[in-house]
Amino acid sequence: MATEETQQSTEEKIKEAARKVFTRKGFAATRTRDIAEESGYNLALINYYFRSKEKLFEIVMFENIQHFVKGVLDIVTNETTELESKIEHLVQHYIEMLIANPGLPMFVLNTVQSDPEQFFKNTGINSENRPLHMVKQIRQMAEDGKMPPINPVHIYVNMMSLILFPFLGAPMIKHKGSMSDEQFNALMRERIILIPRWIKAMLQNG
Amino acid sequence: MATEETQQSTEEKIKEAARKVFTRKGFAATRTRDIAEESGYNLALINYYFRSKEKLFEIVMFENIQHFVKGVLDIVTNETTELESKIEHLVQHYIEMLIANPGLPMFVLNTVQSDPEQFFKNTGINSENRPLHMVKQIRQMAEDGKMPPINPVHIYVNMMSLILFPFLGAPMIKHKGSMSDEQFNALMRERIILIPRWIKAMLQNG
DNA sequence: TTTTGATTTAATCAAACGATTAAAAAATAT
DNA sequence: ATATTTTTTAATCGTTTGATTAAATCAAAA
Repeated sequence: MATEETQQSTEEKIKEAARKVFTRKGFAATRTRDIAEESGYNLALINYYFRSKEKLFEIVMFENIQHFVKGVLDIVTNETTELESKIEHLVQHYIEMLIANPGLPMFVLNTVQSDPEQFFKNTGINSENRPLHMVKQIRQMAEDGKMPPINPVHIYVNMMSLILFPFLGAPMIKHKGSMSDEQFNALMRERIILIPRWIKAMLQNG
Repeated sequence: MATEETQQSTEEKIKEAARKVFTRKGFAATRTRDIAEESGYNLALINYYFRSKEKLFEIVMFENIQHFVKGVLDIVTNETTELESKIEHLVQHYIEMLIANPGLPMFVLNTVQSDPEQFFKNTGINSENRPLHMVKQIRQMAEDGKMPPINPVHIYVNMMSLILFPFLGAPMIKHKGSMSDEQFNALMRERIILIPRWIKAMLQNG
């Protein structure tokens, strides 16, 4: 049986091409022929490895989601670290990952929007039942009166907003500020230090 | 000539149906037959009024963008109001508008991503040449040392992040918090008062 | 009533697209 | 060298989909 490695390699190449095109254009606008072209292989081979466009998409989607939440859980569930440290790690991890995969947030949002039930089913987001220590910590702060009397959900939402939105609005931000990709990435890296400060300011002064 | 009002009315109904479906499923995943069904009219009539799917989409897109930036410019360019007041007005205006049109941000982002040049061309975003007084005001604060020495762009990005992202992530937020639409909207309304506070905290303590 | 325009019905076209197939060719292993 | 597996080529099928057409129906105006 020829080339176990080569088999995996081309399969992986096709998946990688599919990931690129799906992420850029979405499921409906992506033609299997686009994936073939992007991968360098031809149309027939794509159905040789994956049975259909849907199957291929599901695989790519699943891996994208895994990638999107991977690492985050390790940080958020850690029972030993301080809240402040968790926030710093989370921001750093997320922003570095997003600079490497700028299209990921848009892909995830579009996927969950186009079919929410399927999304929450296919992705083991709920099956991960490790207790979210970070949630406890923020709730504790609220109970101790160490933060403004607001719904703690706002804090998570704000963290996600400040981290994720710039990558969703990247085309507009770049255009308005006439930024190159490098300048944009530099701006995002600045936020690794700034966002934790902002969150802290919210918790104290908000 | 029969029913000038009815003519405009059905044309408007079709556009409204198109807006709904395009906003929910995006351009590629939307079939003209879907629009027909949603509008209550039939397929032939859609091409009777609008020549093609593309034309209809361009009209809807243009109106959506107009709606998205309408009102904002009036606030941002106002030469008489204080910065603090501008922020409060902007947040209030945006959140109320987004509660009424929750799908708008996703539509805009997808549109600009799928064809950035076309987007910035078709939408008169640049042609609006009224000086952005708000930008001046923030730049002034930075020059006067009244805010932390950071790139003022972060401030706009943060405002937009805190306002827009929750509507982009609405399906996830609702799902994670098991919220109804009403509960979600209530949470968003809380942010009308909170976001200006948070921004102020950033400007002082960040 | 007649006329005119709006809307429906039904059928059809052409192109795009996902999918499949068989056979040839290329690459790799034995 | 032979066998086996991978990849290409090329053709084709069936369906979906955007678009168009002609004729029928309906509503309202003149």
